[in-house]
Amino acid sequence: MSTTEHAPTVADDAAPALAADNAADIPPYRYTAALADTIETSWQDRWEREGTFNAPNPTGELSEGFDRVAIRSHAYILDMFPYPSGAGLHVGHPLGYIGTDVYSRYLRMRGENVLHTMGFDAFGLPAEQYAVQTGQHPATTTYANIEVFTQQLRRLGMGYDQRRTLATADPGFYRWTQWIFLQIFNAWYDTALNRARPIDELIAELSSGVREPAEGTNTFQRPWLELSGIEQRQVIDNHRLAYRAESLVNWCPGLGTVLANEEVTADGRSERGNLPVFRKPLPQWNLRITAYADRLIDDLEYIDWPEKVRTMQRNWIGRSTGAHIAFPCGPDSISVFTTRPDTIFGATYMVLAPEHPLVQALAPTSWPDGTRQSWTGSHASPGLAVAAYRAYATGKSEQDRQAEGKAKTGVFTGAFATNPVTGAQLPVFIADYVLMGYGTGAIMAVPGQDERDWEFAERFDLPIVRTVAPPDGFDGKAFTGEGPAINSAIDGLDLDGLAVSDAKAAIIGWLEANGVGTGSKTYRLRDWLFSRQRYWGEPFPIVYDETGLPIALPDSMLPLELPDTDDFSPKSYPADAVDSDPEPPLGRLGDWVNVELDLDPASGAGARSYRRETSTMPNWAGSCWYELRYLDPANAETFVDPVIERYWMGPTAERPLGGVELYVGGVEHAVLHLLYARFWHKVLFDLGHLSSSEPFHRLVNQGMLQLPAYANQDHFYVEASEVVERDGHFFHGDDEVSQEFGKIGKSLKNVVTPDDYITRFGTDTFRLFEMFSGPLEQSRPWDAKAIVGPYRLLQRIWRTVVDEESGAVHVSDDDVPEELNRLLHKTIAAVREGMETLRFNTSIARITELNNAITQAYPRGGVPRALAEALVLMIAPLAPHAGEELWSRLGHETSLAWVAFPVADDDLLVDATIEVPVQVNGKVRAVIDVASDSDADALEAAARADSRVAAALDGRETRRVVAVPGRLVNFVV
RNA sequence: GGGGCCGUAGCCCAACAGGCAGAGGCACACGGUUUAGGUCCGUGACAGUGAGGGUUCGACUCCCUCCGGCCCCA
Repeated sequence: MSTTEHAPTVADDAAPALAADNAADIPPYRYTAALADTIETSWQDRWEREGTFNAPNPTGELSEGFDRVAIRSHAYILDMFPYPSGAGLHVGHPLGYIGTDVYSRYLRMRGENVLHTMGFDAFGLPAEQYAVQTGQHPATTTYANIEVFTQQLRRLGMGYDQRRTLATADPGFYRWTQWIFLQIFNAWYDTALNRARPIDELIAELSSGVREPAEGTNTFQRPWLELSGIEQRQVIDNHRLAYRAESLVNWCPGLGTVLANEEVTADGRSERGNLPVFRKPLPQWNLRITAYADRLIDDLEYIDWPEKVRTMQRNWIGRSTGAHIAFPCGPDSISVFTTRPDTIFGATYMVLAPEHPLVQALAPTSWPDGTRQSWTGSHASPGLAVAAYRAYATGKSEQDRQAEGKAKTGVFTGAFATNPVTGAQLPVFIADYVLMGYGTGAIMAVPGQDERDWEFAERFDLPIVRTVAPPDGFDGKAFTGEGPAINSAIDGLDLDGLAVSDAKAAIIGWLEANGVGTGSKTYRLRDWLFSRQRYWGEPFPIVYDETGLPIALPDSMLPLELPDTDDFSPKSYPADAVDSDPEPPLGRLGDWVNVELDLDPASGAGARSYRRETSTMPNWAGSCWYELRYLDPANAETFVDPVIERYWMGPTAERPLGGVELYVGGVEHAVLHLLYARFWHKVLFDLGHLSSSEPFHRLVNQGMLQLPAYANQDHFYVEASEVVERDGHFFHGDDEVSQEFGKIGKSLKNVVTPDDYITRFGTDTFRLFEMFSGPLEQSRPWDAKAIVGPYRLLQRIWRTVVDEESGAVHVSDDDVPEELNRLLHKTIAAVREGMETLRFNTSIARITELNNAITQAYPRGGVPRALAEALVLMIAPLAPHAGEELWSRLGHETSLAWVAFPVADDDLLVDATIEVPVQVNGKVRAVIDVASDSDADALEAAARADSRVAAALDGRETRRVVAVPGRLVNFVV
């Protein structure tokens, strides 16, 4: 039978290993999965027992052993910590974790004090939903899952400082999450100093009269000093970085909670659960992240992140520079906001939203002479036309009004406004494509540079003036791209030739100087909606008194523990229940909500009645600062000792704003988590708690593993592990199915866990395989068949040190031969390079190459010890258990984790002679051996002396000779 | 629709700052070991870099257009 059955399953992938293990004649001391398992368990025990990866702090509880590392430089390597979901880890999770572990182990061997640990993002919707599904308390399931994850991570051989692990749901952790929230609550943003300051300083300045309340914060129309106590509290509350506001929020009845804008998809559904979301006005907590918009953009310049992620953050914040400009119109003035003030010379008409309050006042009683019929909507007077159009527009939704490609409608108001720059008279229209809710509800229409304005101008036969020169060959209509300004000059103002951004700056300067406009920046970013009507989150350390205004709990009352209850499910509604209201689970706990507290015993005022906040914080809260708590996890006095924070995260020449040396995680957190965490970090920096102003200096996004998934003819996915391959076709039972590669997950039914592979091949093989198949940052298909490659590599390295028949170490004390020594040092240099650039695949390739050379030179043992030991040390960060075991068998009593990584001898990296290709007209004609330090003249002479080259040149005149020392010679004839 | 990333042997991937397209692995073929299969050891074949154009003495690498895949935004 030529039919081969191939099932792409774990069991099948493991077949070679099982066969090897089961075969009667395999040598007794071969490196097999069974041996690997013994070694791995034993070393994991020993590392744990000896605290091998404990990173001493410079001070405090974890400072034991710091003397030993005080002279070392130090590095803080961080992973995005996982949600401990019920499903456990799949093979995609560990990619980044293994990468940081290898890098951390390498850095430690290179001579640094390395902090690398792991914790759990334990609060939030995923954990709660899992708990609700299983009917168990979220704490029960969460901590059970954490235990599973911990065991899986241990089995992966992670070199974590286990003293530093944490879970955001631990009261000892969220005590400080609550404390940080109160720091934010008790702070305001001083726009003059461009930093957050304690709220007490604001109160003092207001009371002493040196400061007025910020614009928009005092709604009482009376000076601060004349306000009542309650009114003053409200004004203060309006300044806070954490504030309550009744605003349009995203209410998701199906989830029973409100969501941040970031958690709502473009088509108005919840990112988690894909349920409908409705805009609804509700009082909610917000964090004033918009105060930091400029710094969150500007500081991106100083951190080492993928350009892609920085661009995503910039776009999310969406800063645009524009101007408010006043257009006189009779006795009134129409204020417009535009992001393109540079195009004002091209403004040929104006448009107000139909609902704009000025519309009625502007419209004259009769049409001006010469008004075109098409502008009037066939109405007898402007008043009638406006009224009719307003009635028409009212019946349409915002989306309909904004829809692209829709024929533009509108009507002339009969009024004219004056372009404040050119003095031109501009007809004023109303049209539904301008919305009252955006900007000022009025625009200056510039058809030359705006597509919608162009359509409207064509429809109503309005003039079009280009003020930005399109590129040659541009045959479109409106031109919205970059180009030099044209047609934009009057006496005292000449924009012509300027690029858009320069033209903007120039016109804003002119507008401000002439008192007709002001430059302003706008942002897409909105304040962060921070409360959730859920159970499984941090309670707000906030109570309300009889005024309904919020009061912070004193520090002595933290943590405010999440009350225990069986009734933790959110009250959710049918997904389309628009008129429902959120009902937080904590609100049902009357005894907890209504309390008698003495918030300030020192005052002697005694206890009073309060009502607690019943919302909880969103699941992002803990991940906004967990990297700081790892530094000083047990500190009961403060969230992190400043000395310790400065040591691990403080600014340096390489990291001007400080932050962790390396942060690895998925690109899906490019906007939300990374933006929120930066925001909290900056608040804490402003308030003087941190020396670093950015949390994560270098960011790397690990790639995504794509696993085979199989769909049947009806396009339903079938369980990948049940699919069988026959003659190049795939079958699920008797049905032929088609193979594709996709993101690991339940929906594709292609989840594969690391545990199966570890059982079949061992952890070290699994680690090597994950690191070997490609660069850390690259997404790639997971082709499990290839895992035997790394397995064989470890067997061969093992055999280099250990005799498979006797189990004895069979290295020699011989010197390393010249050739092999050169190869060794070239390998060391290349392996280091790969480690430092996180391209572990190249390091592994070079180690393999070296071991192949060793195997050939010493087929029956006797490898010089120096060579064997260097080999073991180089593989150790990647395959730490095998590395430790071989190191130990080579006679070393202590762990190699702190042993110096091999150093390349530069003198051995260059060979005495090198091969250099000789080209004639770009085609290789010969390869010559020359001294490696030959200069261009020597190269050319040597090339000409070669008979093949001479024949190829054949007396022809060389027009040019390109000789690059160390590279090549090229004759151009 | 806008922006970004990526296309190199059958497959995963290398190739410093433009300089001989190949480091490593999988799969395959052949030879050795073996009673045999497997294991193990060794040897080998396979691409001209998605397509087209440009710059250059020389392009996987830089520029332009197109095709295909993925991601982000709308």
